Amino acid sequence: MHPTDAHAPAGTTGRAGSANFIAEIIEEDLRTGRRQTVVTRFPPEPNGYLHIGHAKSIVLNFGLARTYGGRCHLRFDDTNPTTEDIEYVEAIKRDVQWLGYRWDGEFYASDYFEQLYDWAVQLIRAGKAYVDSQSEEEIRRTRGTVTEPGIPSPYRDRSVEENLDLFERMRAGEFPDGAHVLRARIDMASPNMKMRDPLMYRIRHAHHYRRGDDWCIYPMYDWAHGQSDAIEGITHSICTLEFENNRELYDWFLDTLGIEPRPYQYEFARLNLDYTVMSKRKLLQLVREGHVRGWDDPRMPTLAGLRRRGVTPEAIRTFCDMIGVAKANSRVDYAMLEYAIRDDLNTRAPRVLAVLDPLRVVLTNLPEDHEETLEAAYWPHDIPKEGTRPVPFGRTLYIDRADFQEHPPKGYKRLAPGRAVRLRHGYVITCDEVVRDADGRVTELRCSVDRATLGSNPDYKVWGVIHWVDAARAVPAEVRLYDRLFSVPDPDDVPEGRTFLDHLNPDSLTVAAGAVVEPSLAAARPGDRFQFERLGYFVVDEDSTGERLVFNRIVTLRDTWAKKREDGKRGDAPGPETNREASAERREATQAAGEAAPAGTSARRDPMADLTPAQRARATRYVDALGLDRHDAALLASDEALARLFEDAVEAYPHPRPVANWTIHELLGVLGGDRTAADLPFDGAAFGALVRLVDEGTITGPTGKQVLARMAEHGGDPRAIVEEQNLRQVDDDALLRPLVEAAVRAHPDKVAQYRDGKTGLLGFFVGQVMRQTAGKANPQRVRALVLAALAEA
RNA sequence: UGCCCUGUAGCUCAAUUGGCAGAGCACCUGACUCUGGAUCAGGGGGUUUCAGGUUCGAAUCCUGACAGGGCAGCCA
Repeated sequence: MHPTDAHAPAGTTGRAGSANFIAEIIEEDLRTGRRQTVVTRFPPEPNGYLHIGHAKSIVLNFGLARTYGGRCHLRFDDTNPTTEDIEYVEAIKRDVQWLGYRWDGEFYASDYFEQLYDWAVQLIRAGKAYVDSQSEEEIRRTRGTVTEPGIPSPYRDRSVEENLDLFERMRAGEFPDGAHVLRARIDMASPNMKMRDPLMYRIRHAHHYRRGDDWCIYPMYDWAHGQSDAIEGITHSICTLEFENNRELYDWFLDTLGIEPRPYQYEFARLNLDYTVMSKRKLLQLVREGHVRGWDDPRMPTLAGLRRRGVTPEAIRTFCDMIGVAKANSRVDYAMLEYAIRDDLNTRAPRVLAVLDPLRVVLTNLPEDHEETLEAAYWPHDIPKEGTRPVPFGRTLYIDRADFQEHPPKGYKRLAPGRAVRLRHGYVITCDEVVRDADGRVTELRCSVDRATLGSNPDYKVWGVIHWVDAARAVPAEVRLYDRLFSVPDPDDVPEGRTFLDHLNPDSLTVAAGAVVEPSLAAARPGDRFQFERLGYFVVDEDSTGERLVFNRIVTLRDTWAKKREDGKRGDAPGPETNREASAERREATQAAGEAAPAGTSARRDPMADLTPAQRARATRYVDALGLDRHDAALLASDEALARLFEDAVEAYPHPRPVANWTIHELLGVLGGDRTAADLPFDGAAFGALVRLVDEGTITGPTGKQVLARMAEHGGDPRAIVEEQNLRQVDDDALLRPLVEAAVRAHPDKVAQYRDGKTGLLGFFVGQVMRQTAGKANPQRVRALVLAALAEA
């Protein structure tokens, strides 16, 4: 899938574990046979250009398919004729290819309109969808709010025949836009707004860029997407976090249609990058309002922009692998992207000399007509590549103005009056005289060159190395220097009444119009990348003409000197100390907030406050008669099925405290939210028996959990399971001691660390033995034995 | 305010599913250097949001609080 194999599969890490939670799910699906293959898809809507956030999704989807030997489709989610265009389809295809991926099939949601229509009819016949004739306004109003349920439409109970007839006529074009919609018939009171009878079709008498005027009803995203996935045999449908609430609807459509096998949706956090915006709407606005030169402006986070900026697809892929895939909203440090870019370019961009802001240097001890050709290596010593080019050297040179300071600050390692520096690939020169114009501006430096310093150092101090270009044969060039488009890390974070545009960085583009480059660059072609030594990486822009070379700065070199100066200027630099203070402060602040609450209402509120009278009576009985803690009592009493199971368990094993503990801390854990105690394939008596086994020491706690997990799965009697599988606790020291000693012997390094005070290692050794006995060893005994063994060894 | 999701180093993520809290980036120091680059060696940085609980043992399980994000388009 990748042209180069240097790129590791999506998020491959050094460790044995999976790269990310989605890869983990896929591996599990493959391992259990739930799935035999992996089919993913990248589903852009052709209404804008792809940006680096999409790159994350592309790398993920294509990478997963590649890693697990599956396929990845490119599917255009083109269900909205009013915003989509063929221009975008082509741009998207170009960008995906440029990134280095080839799709296993090109698909369009608009090709599925017939099938989608048939399925909609199926839902209508099943009474699961209806034509609503309310106005847009009415529909919005009756949807309710996040805190109030919606109101059913008066058209909700139309007959199947009427719905069928209306829907058919909607398709036939009998109605104007907005006259009717088709809605799924689900639940207007659902706490999930997405489930309140969502729209499936709207009427739009609009020309579709692919289907022309074939249709005047168009499917909504939720209706089209999952079914498109199903049609293509997608196994894992990966999207971003804002679709989490849509998953319930995704599932509902597929399940009520009865499509099998069906795809499943998983969500990950979209990429946010410091100092830029990532929404298509905002990028479009930047282009339309002329804040940038176009979709491919090198300051744009679009793939087209990054490409024109000179960033390589390899760097973007590396970056995407670096940032990982998770579910926490986050924003990535710009330095991470820069690192990926430099890391890639370091080994592929030849080094050349260029001067952005020329300052003339005359070498006074050379004859007027001096001409010489130096041989300069394209690559530094640590890059295993060969190649040199001739570099002319004469009496007059240009150096960068920034490389000379009349009053050099401490630590400055470049040219200054009386100081000597080396010209990269050339001689050492010493500054003898500074020439200025009437305004006092430095116009020229008069220096002397030491002809004995070509391959060797003189016996006087050389302060540094600077880049230069021979004036006589310099090639003029325009160099565009790009900086972050916005001046703050999160441009979307704006105060009332302002917009992200207020954060535009006015200096995001500066042009060095009078730059000069060495003559070897005269033949450079658009797309060629170079490192201008000491300045950064640059690419020849397509604006270059035969007369005039134009370069874009891709990224600067890492510059520790500039960084130091920057910090110095800020005075008290925010070192690690202040960072620590800041986080400590934040911690205290939240803590204070947390502590302030109980004084008011919530935290110190009586745990029984929310219970019904009947529940409260039960909870009180648990406290009074069984001696339970109020919190525990309230928790048990609040759930009918749980309370019944608990009481039955206490009947079987009349020790309320441990039974309550196991009910709350272990049973609730295996139930995990959607199941209730009533769904369990075992009763309270069996559960009580299990608690007895643990409490009386027949089996260990960890074993108890294993048995519980098994019971939750298949039911059964705990005593029988224990006997069948021989799970009794092992607390015979004679059996345990050899295991403990073996564990200690096997890890002499850990023993040493333990001695040095790393006491957490005690758990490591206990864990070793516990694992070896599959959890059957008595942990207290093991612990004691480990302690003894460690003391001896 | 209802529902859903998420809180681990400055940033992005790991942690063999209850047993050593780690990596990359960033930062600092040193070495090397004809790029203030690269490379190499080392270093600092953590109350795993907080408070309780269960457990021999909790980042991981339970309860509660707090913080951030998402959902009320005939957009996707």
